[in-house]
Amino acid sequence: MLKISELAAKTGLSAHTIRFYEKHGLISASERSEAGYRYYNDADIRRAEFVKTARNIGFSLEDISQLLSIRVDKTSHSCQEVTDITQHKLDEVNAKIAELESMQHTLSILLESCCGGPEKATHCSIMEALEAGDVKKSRSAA
Amino acid sequence: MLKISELAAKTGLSAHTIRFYEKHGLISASERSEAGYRYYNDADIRRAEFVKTARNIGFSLEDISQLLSIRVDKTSHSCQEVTDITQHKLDEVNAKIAELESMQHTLSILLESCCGGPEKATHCSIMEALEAGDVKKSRSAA
DNA sequence: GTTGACCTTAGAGTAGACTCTAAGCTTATA
DNA sequence: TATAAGCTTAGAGTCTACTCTAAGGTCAAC
Repeated sequence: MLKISELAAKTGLSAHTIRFYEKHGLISASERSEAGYRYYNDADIRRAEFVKTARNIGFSLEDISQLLSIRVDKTSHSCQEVTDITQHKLDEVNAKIAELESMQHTLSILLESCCGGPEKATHCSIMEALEAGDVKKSRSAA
Repeated sequence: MLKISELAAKTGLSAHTIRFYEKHGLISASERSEAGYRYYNDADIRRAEFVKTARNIGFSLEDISQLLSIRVDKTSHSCQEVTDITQHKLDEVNAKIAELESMQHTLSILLESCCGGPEKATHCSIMEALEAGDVKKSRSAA
């Protein structure tokens, strides 16, 4: 049985974050001492590590919440439910990458166009491009 | 001279956003009617479009603020200052892309490993991988 | 002269994931 | 026994970039 700071040390999550996750239903301590201290057993620890792993991959707390409900009763859920969550996340990631690559492209072109030297910015080609507005739109509404 | 909704129509920013930008010092109306209505002249409009362009590229409002101070007095600033901001943004974008590509990679591997079918999730390989924690860390602290 | 569209302000709300604070117990160590 | 480290809670603050609301003034058209 670990205390919160020990679980923190073990998982690399902060004690604050563990309490935050508890408030949001992701993690809980199956026991409390008389003084109210949280005590985590092996199952709790595995759950916390599951959360940590999923978070590190990039899943949102909402996604993790869904994955956890599958986890506690795997026989009531299908592989498809799991792949749906994963695919959805991958779609999001791909969309974000595309957006960032567009920014990357624009920024690279701007950088190539400018001398970058100690010259006064009076005729800076980056500034000129921004003035002219002749740059692609990289950002989506998100 | 345009009223705020006209500037909104012209730039594609909402009137709300224009007021928000004003509050943060990015845009202002050089004139006000007696009733307090904002009126934008050509210089104001060009500034608003500059902001819009920079935002679309992906610059933060803080970045844009710096670019604007260079813009109003180009002789006091060098090309290097402009490329520094741009390069810094590009570095950020590249870092974010790397992080997302790592997530993309992990998610793709997870998806490949799972049948994704109507089978019960009891032996779902995605769940197993999350349990085992044997996935790369994709997320940085940011 | 009234309707309706448009403008004003300060300030609150949204999203996501923490992060910290204050005030006060509890526990371990010297 | 005193001190420090660690725990508890509710709740506020952080960050970015908006987005919206309420309550009210203004303006053009019919």
